Amino acid sequence: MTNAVDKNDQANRVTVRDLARELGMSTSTVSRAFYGDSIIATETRERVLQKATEIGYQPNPLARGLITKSSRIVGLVVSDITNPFYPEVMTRLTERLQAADFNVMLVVTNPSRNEEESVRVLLSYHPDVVVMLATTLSSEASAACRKVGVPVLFFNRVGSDETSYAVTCDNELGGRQVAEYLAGLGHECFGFIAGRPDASTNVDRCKGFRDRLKELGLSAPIETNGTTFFYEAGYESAAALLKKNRNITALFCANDILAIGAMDAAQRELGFRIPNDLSIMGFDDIGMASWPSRSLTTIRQPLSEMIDKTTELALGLARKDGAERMVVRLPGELIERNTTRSIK
Amino acid sequence: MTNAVDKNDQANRVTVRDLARELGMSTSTVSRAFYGDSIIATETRERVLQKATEIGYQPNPLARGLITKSSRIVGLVVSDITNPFYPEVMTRLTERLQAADFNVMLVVTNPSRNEEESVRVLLSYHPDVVVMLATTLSSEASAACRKVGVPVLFFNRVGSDETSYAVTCDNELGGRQVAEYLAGLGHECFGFIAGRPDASTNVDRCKGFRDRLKELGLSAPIETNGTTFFYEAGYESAAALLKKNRNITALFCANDILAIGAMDAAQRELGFRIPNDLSIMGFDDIGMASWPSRSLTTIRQPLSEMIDKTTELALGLARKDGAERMVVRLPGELIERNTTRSIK
DNA sequence: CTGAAAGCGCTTACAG
DNA sequence: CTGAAAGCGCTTACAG
Repeated sequence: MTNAVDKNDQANRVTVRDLARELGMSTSTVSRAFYGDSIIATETRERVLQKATEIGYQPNPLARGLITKSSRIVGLVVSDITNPFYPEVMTRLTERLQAADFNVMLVVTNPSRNEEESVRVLLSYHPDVVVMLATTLSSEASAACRKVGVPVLFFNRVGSDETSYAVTCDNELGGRQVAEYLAGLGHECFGFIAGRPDASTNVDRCKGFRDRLKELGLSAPIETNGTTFFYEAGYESAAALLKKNRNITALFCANDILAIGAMDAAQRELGFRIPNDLSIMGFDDIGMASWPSRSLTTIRQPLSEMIDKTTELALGLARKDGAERMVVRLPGELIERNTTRSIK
Repeated sequence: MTNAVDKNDQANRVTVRDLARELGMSTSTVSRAFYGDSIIATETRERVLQKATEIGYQPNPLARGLITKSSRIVGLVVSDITNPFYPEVMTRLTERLQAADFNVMLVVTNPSRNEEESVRVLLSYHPDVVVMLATTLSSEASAACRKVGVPVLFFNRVGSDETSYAVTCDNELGGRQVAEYLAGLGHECFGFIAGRPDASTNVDRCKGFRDRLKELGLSAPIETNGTTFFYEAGYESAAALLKKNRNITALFCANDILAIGAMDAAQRELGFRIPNDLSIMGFDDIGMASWPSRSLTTIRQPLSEMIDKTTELALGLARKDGAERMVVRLPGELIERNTTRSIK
């Protein structure tokens, strides 16, 4: 007999009505107990909350969202997952958002598939805000969000449009830091291994590097064209570049994965010892960069601060705090390890 | 004037009512057009669907879910994200689910934090099914799901309870394959680097390895205790194990990341050349395993088949196809690379 | 401070 | 095959 009920648990979730009945109150009052700022007697609220946990009541956010127009969902749009930097960002950000009682709806886009389609279904859930973790995402996706009034927050990429928010490492400054450092070690002939050419991270890091070298009166880096941010791309680009330009003594790669690919290429394809025959630097400071077998000199992205800021901004946007469009650029830190050396 | 409307887009999303009015139909009819199996004139359906795309109408899944008790949300619970195997599973699975018009709600649990809390808020969205990607998750989380009638599907882990589903690589068989292969190469003294001792992947891989060695009349592997599946754990366990047991010639590690840590330890802490002084094997076949600098012999998990099966099962469970509890175990494949060699 | 009523955007018996 | 009505689980003016 009790079984009949148990079997149907799904259907029999406890609702406001149940809770109200138990307490002999109206559903209005019960509902109010769950909003910190609503007018209700303290004692009443306590009774409600207490009974709620007792019988396992939890407001249904779907029903709630229908009225309040706030789903407490944040959409997370992700693409380049082969870079270990992103899974880490994803999980840390998700944890923070969860702690603030938001839930993350994950969308994986794929250049080969229809991005807009994915975003369209995300939007049907009316997320309060969407954060884009995808360096390479077309701006149509963010246009679609804006069209239905959902604010967009870019992580590690500056949106091209005028109405979105971004938090990013100061990539251009990072490029400059690299130039400064390598020049300080006495290098004079530089290479740059590019990632995706249309990614703002790639463009900005390269620009800072190039600009600072110029300011220092050094010759411009020899640059590869760049295709992706994958290990394989780093390996192949570096092999080709180094074979053609034997005089390069310092290689800056658009990110750590590329740099690790480049390390392997330099060692295996050209027989270089690192850092004796070649200095290599990356960008990100992913976990692997500090493994003893890599020990990669790199620019560390200020991940914690970036996550903090993103969480803060996302929550603000969800609350519709009408902040102005803003771009937060946080400086990175040069981490010196064992893939670079002075040649003075 | 039009501006006033534009500014409020969020509030003015187009609803069934709008669409019905445009078409001069009832909302009932309009609604029916969106369900393939409902009784409606073909021509009517076409008119509705066409007009819908025209004015940009999309049924609100939140409102829909309130009635149908089906949110088209699948919860994805994730914990060990330092293993590159998981991000890949996550994204591929998410893509497949999206293609089937489901959306993924991501929950990141953390042993140090309250798992149940995270799952509780996930459940408040009434997911149709939750898949657990977390090898290490306590079974309380899945109990919480079952309590509210939400089916649970384990990926790469066999749930301990009687009412859940699982798809996993045949880990025990994998362990046996490793034993068979290493024995065939003439090895006689083995080590095993354990991961999280309570993870079923760890336990099963070790058991298969141990059992098969015994069957072959070889001595039992010398095992480490195991703590986590992190690189650092592999490095330290291997360093300690190899220093104490100089006669070990073949090392099986519970997964690839551990194996890569072990490789680094063997080379740096003991000056071993691999595979000359030591054969090393992992499990998973993550991307990094095929990098030239690693070229790790390993057991490849049948990822595509696992994802296929998981998608299929998840969709079935969401549809409440009353399948029996089932555990799908797919065999892995031994990938021979350059970290193992014959010592005959 | 509390309750009765209306309504969020949808779907689904129930009539016709 | 289509429409009017009720209702999913909640919140929020509006009275009191």
